[in-house]
Amino acid sequence: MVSKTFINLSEDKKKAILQSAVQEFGRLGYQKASLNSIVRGASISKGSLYQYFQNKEALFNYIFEQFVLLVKRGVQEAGDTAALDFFSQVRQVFWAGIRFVDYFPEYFQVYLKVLFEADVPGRENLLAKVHLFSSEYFGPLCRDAQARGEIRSDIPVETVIFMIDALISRLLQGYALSYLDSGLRLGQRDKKDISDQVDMVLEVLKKGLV
Amino acid sequence: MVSKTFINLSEDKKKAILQSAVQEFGRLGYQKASLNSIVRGASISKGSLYQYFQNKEALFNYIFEQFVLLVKRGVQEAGDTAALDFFSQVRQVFWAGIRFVDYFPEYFQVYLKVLFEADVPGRENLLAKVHLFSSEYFGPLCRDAQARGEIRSDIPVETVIFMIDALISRLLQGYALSYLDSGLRLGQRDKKDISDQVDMVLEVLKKGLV
DNA sequence: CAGTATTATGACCACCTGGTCACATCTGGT
DNA sequence: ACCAGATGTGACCAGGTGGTCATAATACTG
Repeated sequence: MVSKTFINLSEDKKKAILQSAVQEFGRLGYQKASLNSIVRGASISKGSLYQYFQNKEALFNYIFEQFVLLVKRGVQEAGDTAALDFFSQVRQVFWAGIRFVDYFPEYFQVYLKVLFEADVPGRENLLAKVHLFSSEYFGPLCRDAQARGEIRSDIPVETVIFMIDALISRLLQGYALSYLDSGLRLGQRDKKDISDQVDMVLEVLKKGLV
Repeated sequence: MVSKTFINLSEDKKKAILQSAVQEFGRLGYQKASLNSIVRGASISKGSLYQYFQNKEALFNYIFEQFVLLVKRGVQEAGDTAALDFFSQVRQVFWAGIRFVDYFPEYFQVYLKVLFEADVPGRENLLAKVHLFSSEYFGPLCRDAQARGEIRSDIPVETVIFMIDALISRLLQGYALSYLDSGLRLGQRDKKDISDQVDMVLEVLKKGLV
């Protein structure tokens, strides 16, 4: 998938290539992204790129893997959550998401493009990696919370996860893309305001779920 | 924007052109959609297409206008809502959305593509037309509901609309695209099951907002 | 029917793509 | 210094794009 030659490259060179590729895929999505642009941005020859990755798809898959790893790391670095109640854990994941959008905006754009773009090879599998992680993460939390009586048990876990997913996704999308924030102006506010806004959303959700 | 020649065309011919264009834009998005494909699908010459529309952008704008009109009509045809409580009105809009996805799946795909595609000319304005309609529709409903004490007033209208928007959008997307339904399997269930699921989501939201 | 207006055609253009491959350059070991 | 392996290059290829325009065909009116 990724060649030995790429592994052997200097870290600077690897970084330059990945950065150029993430920018292009993040801006234009898979199909429209141009390898000619990527090699120009990375200051390498096109033949070299084909030595590092078998083809466009292989490069894209590598980028997406990096994305998934970064997401997982971001959530893990959010800290030990065992002592928190369910909604605080949800909140912490949201903030991990905001940090991700701040540090890796282009990787986030790659992900958004994959959501609805036709003809991304293996798209559903790619997204399943993110969404599986999401449900593997929230599933047990949700079940534990129901077992502890923290949230009601008459709403199925899948529905709870769906709602959390929908709200957090939209909050992150609204933070990254102002036209998706339904007037909340998330991307233009300081972190305190965002925090208040998220607390409000979670409070409504909590009140509905207790 | 759209020529007299196009207006003068037979309804069958107009329909064939629009259908071919919606399919192509809905599948590939603006940038990747090919006019060569569209004219092939519509059995017209490429020169003719340029007589009907100034360029690709003009054709796309016309398609998107049709989309917005169809959305508005769908919501209006949902029926007189004045006698319903707020959450029943929300529910009715959701079902208008489901009917839209059923009757016009490709127009819905066009919209989804525009959400995150770079370099769609006037993208934010296009989306603003949909989202403005949404907030113009829900805004007064929400304010009325707050005035009637049906929902709490300490949560700003924008936040309520945001949550409704996030949940309904995700439900519709999950209905249209199974990988987005967080395990609810909306697209594979009968309307009764979907109705139950939506009622559950709305009940949680209602409980959180009363 | 002739003239005019309207509609339709498709070859062509400059530009772009992902992928190929003959050739070139660099590095490390003997 | 020589050789093998590793790395790098960019012109080329077939295929595709949006847009143009000289020409052709059709429809309408007097």
